[in-house]
Amino acid sequence: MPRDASVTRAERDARKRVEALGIDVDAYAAVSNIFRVANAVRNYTERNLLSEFNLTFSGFTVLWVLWVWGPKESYALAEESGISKSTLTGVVKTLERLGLAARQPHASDGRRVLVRATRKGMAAMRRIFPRFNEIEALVTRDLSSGEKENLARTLRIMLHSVEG
Amino acid sequence: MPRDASVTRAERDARKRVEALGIDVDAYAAVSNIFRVANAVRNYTERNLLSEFNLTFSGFTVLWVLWVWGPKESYALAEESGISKSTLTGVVKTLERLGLAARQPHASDGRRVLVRATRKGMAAMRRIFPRFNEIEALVTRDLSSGEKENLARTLRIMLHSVEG
DNA sequence: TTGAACTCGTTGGGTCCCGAACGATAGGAT
DNA sequence: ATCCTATCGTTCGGGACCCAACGAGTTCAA
Repeated sequence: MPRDASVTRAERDARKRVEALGIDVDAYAAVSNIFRVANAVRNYTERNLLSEFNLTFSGFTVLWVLWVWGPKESYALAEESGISKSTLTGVVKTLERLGLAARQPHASDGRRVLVRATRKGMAAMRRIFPRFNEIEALVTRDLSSGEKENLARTLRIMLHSVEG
Repeated sequence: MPRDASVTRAERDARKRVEALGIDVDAYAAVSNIFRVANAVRNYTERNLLSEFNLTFSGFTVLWVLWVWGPKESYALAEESGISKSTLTGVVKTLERLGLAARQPHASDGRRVLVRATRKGMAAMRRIFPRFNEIEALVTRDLSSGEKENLARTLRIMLHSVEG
């Protein structure tokens, strides 16, 4: 299967429209394609994998963090999952309803809450993650190993620029 | 300013946790960083630009499509904006309330609706887009021109793999 | 020409998402 | 002991988001 990296029709039209404005077209092309790919992969994963477990992508992300890092306090869990703490409250509520996560009060500080994955949650992640990685492999199947590494490296540089 | 492409702590921890499972780590690193960057740029843009116009990122995206392509039918507009048609109904409703977009019935087919940007919507985009492009330039400021082109090309290949 | 099959956009139900405001707790200062 | 302030997690209000189901409109064959 030949690799297709042709510029999409949408990109061509957009360029024509904005070229008159003195726009940085390279930056536009790079960033807009990041959004496109992120959306596509998210939707694909929700439809073809997470729906089997009644999980949304956010629920999956939070549970994944708990699986990798072990029990975490709410603020840190939200931070690591890339969502606000108010959103986290709802997501954890959903995970609790599914029996995949549980809340426990902090030993000494009455304000804090520790969130952990349940045994069932851990078992679910052990089944889900390899299949999620299959999707990651699928969407990068036409990239060489060097291209994948380059991509990750480039994105880390961008992350540093926007979060700094 | 030196470029920082170091692997984050989160990535290191995640690798340790999943390496035993025979995972494709390159694919994981590439895809997970796409999500990270997309989230970061989206949030940054909403906070530092779109909030001035009472626009969400979705509203901005839809209005942008209308600005570039001209009036479009709902289904095509949703497709191009990367959201479902039911979501589009709500987003367009919000844009109408802001006076930035308008609906008009199709000339011959009573089922269809044509959505267009209003004069005010067009004017808003002329002000917003250059500033959005500044953000795109900001987040790619530490990449060379060749790296930006490579990034876009690589992402187009991925898009083809996941959408094919 | 009437009715079945299809195609649009919308609605309904549930979750996610954020910022702002809130209540409870903690911890230091007086 | 009692403030004062800071820090937690939650709630609230409004919007975004999806899927499934719906209703209005179109098309075409019997």
